[in-house]
Amino acid sequence: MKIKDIAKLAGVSAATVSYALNDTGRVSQEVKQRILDIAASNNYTPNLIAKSLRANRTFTIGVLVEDIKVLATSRIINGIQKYAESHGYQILLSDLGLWEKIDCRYDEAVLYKDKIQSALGLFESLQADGIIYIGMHDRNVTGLLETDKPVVYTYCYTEKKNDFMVTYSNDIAYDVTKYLVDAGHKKIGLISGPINSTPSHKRLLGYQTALMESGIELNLKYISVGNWEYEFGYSACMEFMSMSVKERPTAIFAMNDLMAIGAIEAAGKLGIRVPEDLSVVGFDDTEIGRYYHPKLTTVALPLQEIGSIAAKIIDELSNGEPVQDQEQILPCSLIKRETVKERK
Amino acid sequence: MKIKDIAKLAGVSAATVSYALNDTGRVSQEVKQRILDIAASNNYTPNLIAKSLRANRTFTIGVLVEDIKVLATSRIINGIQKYAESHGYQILLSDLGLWEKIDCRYDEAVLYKDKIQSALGLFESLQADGIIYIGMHDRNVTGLLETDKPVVYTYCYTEKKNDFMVTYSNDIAYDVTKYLVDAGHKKIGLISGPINSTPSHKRLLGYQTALMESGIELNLKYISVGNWEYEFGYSACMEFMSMSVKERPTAIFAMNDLMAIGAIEAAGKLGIRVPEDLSVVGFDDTEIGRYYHPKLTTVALPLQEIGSIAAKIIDELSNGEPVQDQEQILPCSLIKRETVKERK
DNA sequence: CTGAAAGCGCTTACAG
DNA sequence: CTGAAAGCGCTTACAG
Repeated sequence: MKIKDIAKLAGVSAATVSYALNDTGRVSQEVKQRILDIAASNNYTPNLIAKSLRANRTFTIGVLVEDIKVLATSRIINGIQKYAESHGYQILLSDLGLWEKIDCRYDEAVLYKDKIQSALGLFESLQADGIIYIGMHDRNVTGLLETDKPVVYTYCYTEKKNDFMVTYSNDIAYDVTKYLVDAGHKKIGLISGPINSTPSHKRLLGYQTALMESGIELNLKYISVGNWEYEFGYSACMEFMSMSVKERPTAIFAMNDLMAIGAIEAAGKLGIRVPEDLSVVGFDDTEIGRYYHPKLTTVALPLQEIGSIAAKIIDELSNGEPVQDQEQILPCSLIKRETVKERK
Repeated sequence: MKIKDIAKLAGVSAATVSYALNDTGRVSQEVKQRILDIAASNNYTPNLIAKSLRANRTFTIGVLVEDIKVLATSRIINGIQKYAESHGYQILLSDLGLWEKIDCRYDEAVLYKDKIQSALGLFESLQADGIIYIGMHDRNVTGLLETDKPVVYTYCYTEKKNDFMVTYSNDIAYDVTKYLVDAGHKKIGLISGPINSTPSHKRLLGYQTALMESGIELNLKYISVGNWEYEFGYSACMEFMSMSVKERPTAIFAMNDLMAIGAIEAAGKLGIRVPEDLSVVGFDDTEIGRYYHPKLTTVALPLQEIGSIAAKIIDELSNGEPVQDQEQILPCSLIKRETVKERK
């Protein structure tokens, strides 16, 4: 069933059918209704490929993800889908599967530039209206994608100021620390990610600022720099707890849920109760923390919004509309659950 | 840069350029090389939309997922990507986001049939070569998709025998039970999913068969029928452990990792050690189990293979090749970690 | 209000 | 070995 067939059945020209179907042009109500009826009863599906070729516009967004198995990625895609669905876009997906390949050695990602370029080439060939790149939070992707199409980077960092980028704010680290201080804690252990990681760095800054503003002196013994892994959280906590009771932290802020849970496990091993004797806050709002016992107090990232906004930017760019901000940084939120006890 | 431009630069016709680029037809080596060079140095990207229109073939697979946030979904997509990448296909993705919407009340999924049909319509308009549907394991999707395109259902059930379907086998439940018996256990608690769920039912059968073959009498007190949730695993284990020491299970097989961990937590609360006093096996091989302490012994599903095979079926169907099996059921594997202790 | 015609970028018999 | 031409299914000035 194509436009020509409908035209024949309706006794009009193909052009008129096109006008009626797209509600463009001026077709008499009567003829239009007749055409619509015929199309519906034959359940005509327009050939979007033909339409795209002619219109030089595909209403397609190429989504290039570093690894779809990372939960944050799924949530961002979900956000893109939400926007796409309600604005007539379709998602083209390509998964680089970098997770196992680079195994957190982000510097080795250069090795995969070829693979990225070829995925990008496919999107270009398919005439995608724009590209959304979904990274891993810890990743600097400056200059990674070479293309004339509009691209917006999400959940990663870029230093090129004319790239579009939407990500989350690490300022929440300040709020978390404040929250802990307000809950009566003065000795707050920080279990950090790698020191050369941008998010770690920013969160550390937030931690320091909050302490300073609260008149609490920074104690380097309370800062443990690790690698995002469960085991590190465990050993970091063990080390904190090896201090004298008077000296050791009464609260721990870990930069991801995995390390937070490692820390709680370590405390458990030592007979230190959470939250009665030790408060713990994680980061990421993962499933693990949600089902853990006690339920983990943590930080939720605005993942779905990141996806929706990225899609919106592509949409606006494709329509030649001005995009308000080159760089959008969305706030995180603190999810208060069971691992923080307020004290005086 | 289009074919015509290359033709002009090379001083040949568009047809010849097409022949050279596609390595079809008989073009002299010399001319071909010249054309290829020109294309490369101007980095020509073919317009796949135009090609698709002409060839009536898009090399595109529509992937319709019930919820992309379910980890199994990501892994299946990863498998599809692997196949797609190496066979020149591109993935079109549509996420229904059913997870929050139906919240395990699978019968309500009918309400979303409209949404499914409209996503499907988009795939048809985009001329996808075929559709892969990724369900949730517990779901009967018989007659869900109405389309002329080839569709293969994965990770869900369908009763229509002429639908394509690739999923995993629940026979592993038999092996798990055997494994526990061989480890010296005679009293094996089963924490099941909902009784009306197909996977639950099949796994229960495997459990019973293994017991029978081992000459162990089935004891209904050792079977607890639940709902896949953490809390249920917890309370089921509490109930098991409320039996006398002589009578209570020495091993528990839970039908997912979440309930397994709930059970372990309950045991911990009672001072019962895992695996010393109680062995536990989960199902799904999720992150949670991998990072738990002790590391959870569990069942891994062949998710990536499911994706690859589904893509392969679409490919074969599109090429008019015969597909060997209408229905493919792939085996799971037991991942032995730290929560089972062998005893005599 | 409606139609004839050109064209989007490619491929593919057909003829030479 | 190479080219002229038709056509994939649609849209869109242009003319009437």
